[in-house]
Amino acid sequence: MANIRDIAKYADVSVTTVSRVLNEHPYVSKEKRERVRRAMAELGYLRNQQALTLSTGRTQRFVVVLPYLDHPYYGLFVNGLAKAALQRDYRLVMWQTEYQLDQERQALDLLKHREVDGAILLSHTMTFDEMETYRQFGPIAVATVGAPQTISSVHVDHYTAFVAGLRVLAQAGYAEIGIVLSRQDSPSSIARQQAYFDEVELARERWVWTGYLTSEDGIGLADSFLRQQERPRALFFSSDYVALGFLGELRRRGVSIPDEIAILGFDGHPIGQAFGLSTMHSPNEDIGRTLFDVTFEEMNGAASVTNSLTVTYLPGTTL
Amino acid sequence: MANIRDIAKYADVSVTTVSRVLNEHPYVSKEKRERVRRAMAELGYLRNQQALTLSTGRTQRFVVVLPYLDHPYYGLFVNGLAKAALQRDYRLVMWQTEYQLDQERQALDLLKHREVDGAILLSHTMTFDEMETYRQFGPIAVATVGAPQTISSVHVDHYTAFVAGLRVLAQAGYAEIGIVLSRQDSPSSIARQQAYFDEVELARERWVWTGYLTSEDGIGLADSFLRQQERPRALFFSSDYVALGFLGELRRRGVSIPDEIAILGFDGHPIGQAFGLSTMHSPNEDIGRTLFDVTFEEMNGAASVTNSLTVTYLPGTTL
DNA sequence: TTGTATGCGTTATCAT
DNA sequence: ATGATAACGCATACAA
Repeated sequence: MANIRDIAKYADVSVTTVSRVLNEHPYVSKEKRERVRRAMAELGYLRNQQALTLSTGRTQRFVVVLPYLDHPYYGLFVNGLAKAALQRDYRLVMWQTEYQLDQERQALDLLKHREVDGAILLSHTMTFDEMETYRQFGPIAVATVGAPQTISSVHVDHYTAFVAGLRVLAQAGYAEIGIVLSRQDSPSSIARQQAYFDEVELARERWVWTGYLTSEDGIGLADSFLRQQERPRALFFSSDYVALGFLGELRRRGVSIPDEIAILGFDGHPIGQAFGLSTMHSPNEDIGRTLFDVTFEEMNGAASVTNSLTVTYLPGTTL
Repeated sequence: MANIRDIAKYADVSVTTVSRVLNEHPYVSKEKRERVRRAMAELGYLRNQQALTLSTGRTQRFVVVLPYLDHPYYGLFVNGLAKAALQRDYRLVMWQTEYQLDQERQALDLLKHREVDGAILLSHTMTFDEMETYRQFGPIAVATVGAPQTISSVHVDHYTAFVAGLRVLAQAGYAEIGIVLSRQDSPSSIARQQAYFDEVELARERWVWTGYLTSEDGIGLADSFLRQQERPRALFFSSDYVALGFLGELRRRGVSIPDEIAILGFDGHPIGQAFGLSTMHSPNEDIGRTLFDVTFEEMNGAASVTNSLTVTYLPGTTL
């Protein structure tokens, strides 16, 4: 485990010279550079990243916070993040919160303790006020709407996006519309409900389903939905996966789609295509990539930014 | 950004004493302990993890290597890993290889440069011989079969697992069986083909489809499959997602399942349920958890181990 | 062009 | 019970 000092001794130069060769600085004679190179090769030198990190104060790492690592909803975000990180020679420390506030805090504590250079939150339970108390320890970026000045944000505005989806449904001739959302009180769910009641004339409280996160939840919804007396003619889901679970279960029971019930998803996840799911496509991979870039640049002194992206309709056969 | 020396000065003790308080060592008088505690509170002390890491030589991090972060196949593995890591206060650095050998090498270079304590490979292109050259830098664990003594392995033996699936098909009365695999030359694909030709009497070269990774690939298969003259009566997929894409597309085209073609998946991914997919369930979350534990313990001096888990049939309506 | 000395923040060793 | 000091492995200001 040769270190920089061993190399210096072996090559009969100073550690500074070795460091210069290592970092490709100018002002090193060709001959010494060669000697150092040879010494490194012969002693099997490997630079110790931790020492570098302590010395420079940079970790080359960001922490990425999300509820579940295996939830398909976050897949494309993470993919975009990973691609951008690779380009900059950065590492991603993934942190799964399971929607626990204290897990979010632990993740941001990495920032405090200089274990990472920045934090990217794809979802959060914490208030922005609390989040701002961490801001002094490094750049923070979120994929949600409503962030304050100091915190960067790259997101789809779920109010606008939901309005867009509801209009697609209206233009397709559906007036009685229900919506299926994830967590009840999340900011995005609140925005979506707001859009629903603002936009849909026949909107009804009992046509709002909340607490649907997974495809299993979608399967479960089928039952209670079919039992309901007065049903909407179309359902707008906030997630393709929930929509797919619902769609699969309904088809299995022989319910005709969209004749008996129309379905619109949200995400544009590839698997939806196989089943002809009509959906609103959200540019999640772009968001991931941009989130990384924004955080990276903020670390280098740039100001925080807010970046709002839009969704587009991806036709299928379920409307 | 107060450090341990500032605290020492403020509390009028030595840095050693501060360090002792920090690490809850004995032999510190109650009074000094109190003074140090107060100093830390008043100066807002935060321990610098990088310095600790350089000093102790432990990073508290493992790198997790996999082809795609957003591929649902790896979701449950990663979930198990994350849960185990949380318990031990470890971080996971995720590394996406996109099946590039040089990306695998970069990931293992983290081990060389002391950026992580160990490496967990959910998939790999590299030979075990090359992998062993990294072993001296830290524990390595893989989720694949065939690892040498020095490298830990927690896996499903895909030969045995495939035989099990083929027998399920046989017992359900299917004799003409085809298989749909992922990458052509991966060790698991080779094992699966071996199982197929060993176990199925009517096995045929042209009933082996390779290169199918995603649900889109499954959709794409439908077309070429239906065009084929002589078709098998059942298809065994090495991935639920490919199976689902195929299933969805066939149903969309009005093909009756399992009457015209029976389908058996592999994984037991929750979304499969919604569409009644019959599948072989693989204990991937357990594997993830165990992979972490094994790596962790090996780091603490334990020997490398090999752990083979089995799959079980999860009935659906597609057989 | 090169080298000396110091700092980064912690833990570990060895006295006392 | 407490403290002075070395060690971890690098980068860098400053001097020459």
